[in-house]
This record gives sequence, C-alpha cells and structure tokens, in this order.
Amino acid sequence: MGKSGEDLGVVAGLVRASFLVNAVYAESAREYGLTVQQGQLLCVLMARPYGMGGLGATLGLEKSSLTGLVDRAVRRGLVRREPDPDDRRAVHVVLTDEGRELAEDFYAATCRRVDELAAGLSTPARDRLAALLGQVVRENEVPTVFLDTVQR
Amino acid sequence: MGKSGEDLGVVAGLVRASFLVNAVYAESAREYGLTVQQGQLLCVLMARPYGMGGLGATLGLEKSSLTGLVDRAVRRGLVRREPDPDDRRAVHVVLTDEGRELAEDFYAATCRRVDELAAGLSTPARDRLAALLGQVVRENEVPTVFLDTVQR
DNA sequence: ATGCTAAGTTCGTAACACGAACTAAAACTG
DNA sequence: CAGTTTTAGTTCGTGTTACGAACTTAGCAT
Repeated sequence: MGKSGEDLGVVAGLVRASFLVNAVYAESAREYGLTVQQGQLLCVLMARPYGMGGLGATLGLEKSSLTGLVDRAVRRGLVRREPDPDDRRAVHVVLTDEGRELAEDFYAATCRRVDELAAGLSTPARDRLAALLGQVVRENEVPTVFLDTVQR
Repeated sequence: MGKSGEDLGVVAGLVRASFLVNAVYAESAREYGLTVQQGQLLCVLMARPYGMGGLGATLGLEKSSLTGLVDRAVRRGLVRREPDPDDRRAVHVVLTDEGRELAEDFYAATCRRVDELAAGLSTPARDRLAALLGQVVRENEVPTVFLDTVQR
C-alpha cells in the first residue's frame, strides 16, 4: 500500500470516481434536456426493447417507479409501449426514431465526456484501468446500463 | 484524446462501475434509513462543518436545493445549523452526535460493501486500480465527498 | 450613505421513488 | 374444466430531490 498521503484506497477511489462519472452523466443529460433517469432509460433501450419488469431489473427500480418514468418518456415522444403478441399483460418499451436519435447523441456525448475524465492517463494506463474495471464489472454482474461498443 | 478502440473500454468500465457503486451506496443508505443524498451529506460533514454554499459546491447542488436537504436532516436530528460568528448571514452545518454516529456507521457499511465489489481482485491488482482511480480523481478535482480512511 | 455583492431562504413546479392496493391475463392444480 | 395462484403493469398517496426566480439580510465597496 502506498503511504504517500495522496494515495487513495480502492474504496475511496471507486466512490469518488463514481461521483465524478455521475456528475458528468448528469451534465450530459442536462445538455440534451434529459434527466439522468431518462438518459439511463434511453441508454438501456439502445440495446434492445425491454418489458417493464426487465427495465426494473436492469435499472434497479420498482415497477411502480417505472410506469411514471416511461409515461414521461412517452409523453416526450422518446419511447413507445408496444403490446407483447405472446402475452397480453406484457408490454415492450421501444425507442421511437426520435428517441433513438437522441439516445445516440446523448450516448456519444456522455462517452466523450467520460473519456475526458481519463484524459490524463497514458494509453497503457487506460488499458490497465479498463481491464481492472472490466473485471470488477464482470464479477459483479452489472446489467447493460451502458453499451460497451456502438455499432458503427 | 479519442483513439477509438480501447477508450470505449475505459468509458464503459467507468460508467458501469459507477452504476455498481451507486447501487451499493443506495443499498447501504437504505439499510440505515437514509436517502442517498442524506448519506452523501453526512459523509461530507464527517470531514468538517460546511456552510450552505460550501455544501452546494461540494455536492454539486444549487443552494436552493440544499435548504430542503439540510432542513430534512435537521428534522431527523442528524445535523444542526450553527450561526457563523464572523458573518451573520452565514451558517455552519454541523453533525449532531446522533448524526456523527449514524454517519460513521453508514460510512463503514458503505466501505465494506464497496470493498466487496473489488473482492475478486488480487492485492496487487487492487493497488493498481487504486492508483489509477486516484490519478483520475486527482486530475479532475473531485471534492471530498467520501473520506479515504477514517481518522488515520 | 449608496450601491453592489454574497449567503440563505421561500415558493412554485416537475421529476423521482417507494409501497400498497388494484386489474387483467397467464399459469398451475386438482 | 373450474378454481387458485402468479405475474405484468397501473394507480394512488406520500415523501424526497432539484431547479430557477424572487426575496431578505448582511457584508463590502466606494
């Protein structure tokens, strides 16, 4: 362990880095007229449509919280509720064209901003950081709240 | 800046790890009957008292948002507003005894939980991760939203 | 004094999050 | 098949969070 006093432990490093990412995410959302939660919703739906239950599991929210979140996103024309042909109780939440466009712009802007947080790291340092975070993420089964790669 | 390839890894790693930390933080807060924001408030005040303005700068909130947050914390007996002897407009927000105790318990529980996120890393890997995150945090001037170690 | 700035509060509005209670459809059971 | 239980979502009521605009009071310049 480093004892130089400037050194942060893993725990404080993770928490503060997380604070940093949250701030950047919020700033990015604000830039696109979104709340953080709406931004997350769009990012999740970029991968594929989800049912309300799946969204809850992915975002870590109760289903009652989702109704309103999706309602507001529908009202803004960002998503659509489609009936599930195989289950008349269920619903697929899908991005509209407008929603997809906004999602992609927001996603790109957020990537750019988060990337800048690591701007001071050398390329090998970035690779090491990516590998280490990748391991943490993998071992803790994080849902796909943010895509790893964009199709381009 | 954007050498498109590896940095997506860093970006997605940071965002997802951040999601993980948020979830753990929220879970911890809930365990102690706190909201995330109240938990953050307590953690910030563990270091020292702050004025409303300082709290806003540290937490990234508008001052008008803080009045309510502090009000509710006061109502719960966690913090106290003390007059600043040198400036009669200003206020020091200070932890009460009850607030400090809760803050320390919450802080410890959160540390434990966040630490478990990195449980799968070897000791040298943890050190590398800590060093890398420390660099990111240092270069982006994160306010002290979470102490590194309790009194050391 | 006069004006300007800084520290906080108040107010109105919107979003968020939860649990409890509910409806409707699916799945299971006898 | 009828009857029960589970599952998917919504509705409702409550409390929290967050913001900007307008405001009060106190310090700071002239």
